[in-house]
Amino acid sequence: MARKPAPAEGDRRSQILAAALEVFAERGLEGATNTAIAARAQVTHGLIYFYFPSKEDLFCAAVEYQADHVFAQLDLASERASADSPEKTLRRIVSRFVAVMEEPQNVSLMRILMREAALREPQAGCARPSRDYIRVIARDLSHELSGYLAGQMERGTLRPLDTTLAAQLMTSALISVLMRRTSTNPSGTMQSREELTDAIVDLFLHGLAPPSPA
Amino acid sequence: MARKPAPAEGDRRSQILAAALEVFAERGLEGATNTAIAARAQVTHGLIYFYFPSKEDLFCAAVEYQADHVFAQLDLASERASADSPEKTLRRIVSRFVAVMEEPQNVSLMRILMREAALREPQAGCARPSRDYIRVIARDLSHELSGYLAGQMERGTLRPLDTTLAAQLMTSALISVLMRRTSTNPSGTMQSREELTDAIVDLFLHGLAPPSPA
Amino acid sequence: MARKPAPAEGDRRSQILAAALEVFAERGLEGATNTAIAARAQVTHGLIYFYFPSKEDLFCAAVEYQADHVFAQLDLASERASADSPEKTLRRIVSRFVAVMEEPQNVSLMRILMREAALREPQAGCARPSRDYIRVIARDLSHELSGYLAGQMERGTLRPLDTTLAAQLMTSALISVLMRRTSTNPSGTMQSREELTDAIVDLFLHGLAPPSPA
Amino acid sequence: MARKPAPAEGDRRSQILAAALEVFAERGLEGATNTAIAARAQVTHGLIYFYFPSKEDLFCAAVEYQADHVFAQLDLASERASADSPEKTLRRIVSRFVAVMEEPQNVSLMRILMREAALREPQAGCARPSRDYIRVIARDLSHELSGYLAGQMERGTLRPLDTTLAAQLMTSALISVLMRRTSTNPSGTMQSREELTDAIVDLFLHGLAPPSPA
DNA sequence: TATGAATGAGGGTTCATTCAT
DNA sequence: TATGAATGAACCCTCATTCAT
Repeated sequence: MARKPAPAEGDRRSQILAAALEVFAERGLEGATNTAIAARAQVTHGLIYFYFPSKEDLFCAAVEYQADHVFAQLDLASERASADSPEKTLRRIVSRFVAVMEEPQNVSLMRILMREAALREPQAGCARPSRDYIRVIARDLSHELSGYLAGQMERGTLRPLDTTLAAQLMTSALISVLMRRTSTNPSGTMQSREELTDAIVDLFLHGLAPPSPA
Repeated sequence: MARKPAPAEGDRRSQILAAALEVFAERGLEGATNTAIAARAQVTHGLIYFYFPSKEDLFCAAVEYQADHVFAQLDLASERASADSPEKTLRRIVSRFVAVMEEPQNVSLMRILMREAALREPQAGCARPSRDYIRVIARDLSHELSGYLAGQMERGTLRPLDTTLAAQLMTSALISVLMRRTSTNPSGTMQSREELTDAIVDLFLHGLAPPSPA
Repeated sequence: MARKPAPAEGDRRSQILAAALEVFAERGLEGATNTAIAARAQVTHGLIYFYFPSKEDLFCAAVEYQADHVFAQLDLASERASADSPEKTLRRIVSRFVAVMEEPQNVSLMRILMREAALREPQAGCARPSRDYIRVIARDLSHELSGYLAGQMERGTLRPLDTTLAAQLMTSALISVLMRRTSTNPSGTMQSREELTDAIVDLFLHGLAPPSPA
Repeated sequence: MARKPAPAEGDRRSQILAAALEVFAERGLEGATNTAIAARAQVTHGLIYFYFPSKEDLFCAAVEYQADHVFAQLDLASERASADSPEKTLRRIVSRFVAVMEEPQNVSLMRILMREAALREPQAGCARPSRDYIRVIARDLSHELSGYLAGQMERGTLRPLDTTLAAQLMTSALISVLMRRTSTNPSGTMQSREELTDAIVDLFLHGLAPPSPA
């Protein structure tokens, strides 16, 4: 019957993935309907099942797809062996993170990850396949950071401390704050990326206390 | 068809509230079904509507109920005017927070708050009444903390910095880490409350960097 | 609907019956809830089952109760043997009917009867016990009238015609018009009982056509 | 789970409309269940919501659809300016009405209209959208008739009288009698259309009384 | 008598999923 | 590839009914 021959805006699969990411971020896995996603992608809902076996698969695919982008953009692995001072490296990491979170699609991804991470661990028997997958992704971020911190600590450029804990604290703090960056400042008075990066790095590096007068 | 009048295990309303908090934390507002909540509360699903006008009202009631507990236990307001050193006060706050997060119901509450906080800001017209309510609660935590930090900064006991940012970072970091405390360490090797408090306060106060050599 | 502030504890059964008649007239058998009826009767809904075995029994009881009143007020039987002229007798009957329909409870009854009469005959197997009962009552009115007409026809004081048909036409016309009497005239300009009676009797007796110029 | 695409017996939407009209006539808006309607239409209940947004919309759609048919068949408007004698015109109108009411679907429509007309006027705030709509349709019939009567009266071909009242009486009388025509005569002894029309027109035109002796 | 907590069948509605076209 | 009609399980919710008190 009627078929649109020219998918002018990139292939349909990608359109669906992008739309899914948005809608899942707005309404959650259960709250998002296939029809809403299809509408956002300017596609009929039946087509989703041509490209994805199920809604949950679409969810995972959308998350995975965007997560790959984010990881590539952050490129945390390359910083592990950085010879720069922790301050410089940390600045670079945080700055990149801030930049990443200025792209709406990445914010959508983070919203999804946060929401999934906040679910209680499933009791045996009521687990959803997608959930665990998501958790893994969410944790990868802090694992990478933890690895870097551990490396620096060994070299003595950082104080000795629980790197896992520190990485977790930093990761979730970063995500939470950046997730809300665009939405909370109604007028265009958003902090510049530089300022924000400086403030965060400063806090992470030196904490709240005034320099000890030693 | 009106069997158990009051099974002595606390009134039914409370049973339902407690069950709802659990199930909502496990599956989210949309994912949780009334039947699941009722089953957890050992009650028939019809009874929910005797005590609450709708699922969303139950959701709000459960959150509010537990939020009151948490705020009372944290008692952040009383610390605002504390004359103790920031280190002492912060230790007290964090320690209390850790204690609070050892009660499963409070963890459930935090999971719910985190999930709601991760939703995209509602577009005009498609807002759910419960959502905004939840957001308010979630933000109160960091507002309280922000107030305390500002007070200390004025007295010069803390370095000058963006207190709102700091409070947000600390709050979300605390919640995220503590939320996962029981679940990630499967064996009984959970850090003691003291140790964890110490580590967190140390990080918040002094950051990652080694003390600057004056 | 303001009942007398009289003995709020006039027997409960009657209170319930009166309330039921009102609510059934407003919302129909299915639309009316026991709770709404109980509220109108200022009674708890559980009490209904002390006086009536089921909702449907209450429905029947309410209809029967009020139908008895109406039949007594109309007293059609006594007119069957009336020696007065048809005009006089018919005037009396219609006038009484108009008077009857000025009492809200009787209007409620008529609404209920009309609604039930308008239902399609039940297919075998899906009959509701109450329905048939109601039909019988509804038909009694026109049966009585039909009897009177037949009597007059025999005496030659009325033209020979299908009395059953005439009685049906008159009854339903009367009910329909009177049922809407109070509600359709928004301002207080309701026709007086006399005028209305005259107009109706005139139409029933002489029809639309101008007097034949014989 | 997408079996029958189009079983050739008219499109599904029409099947549902027809079934809805029947079931609504049999049980009323509240009494009719979607499942019953779907079963009658030989369709699964979910499909109703593909074609209609809600049960109430289906109700309205079914009534409107059939009402259009009836109004077209009656074609009262064209009689308003008829130059024929009132007797002839009235005969035509009544005859057409009798014919209309020989089609079961039209009887169903009338049952529905009657039921709705018998509801108490809605209190402010608790009105159902469908109700008012139905009332309008129900009243249109007598409005049309009233218009015709007024026209004739001006020409002097009818006696001067309250045309609104007369139209109401005639309309409801006609509907009530015809509504019960098929059901009350179980055996095949139903009056012929001619006879019935004659009897009704005669009654409407000349009333019960014998011709006045000049 | 009277209350109201409790039950459970069943209602309207949504929506993931399928499949003929 | 693409559509959208069709299905059916499961959802939220209502409410007649029961019964301990």
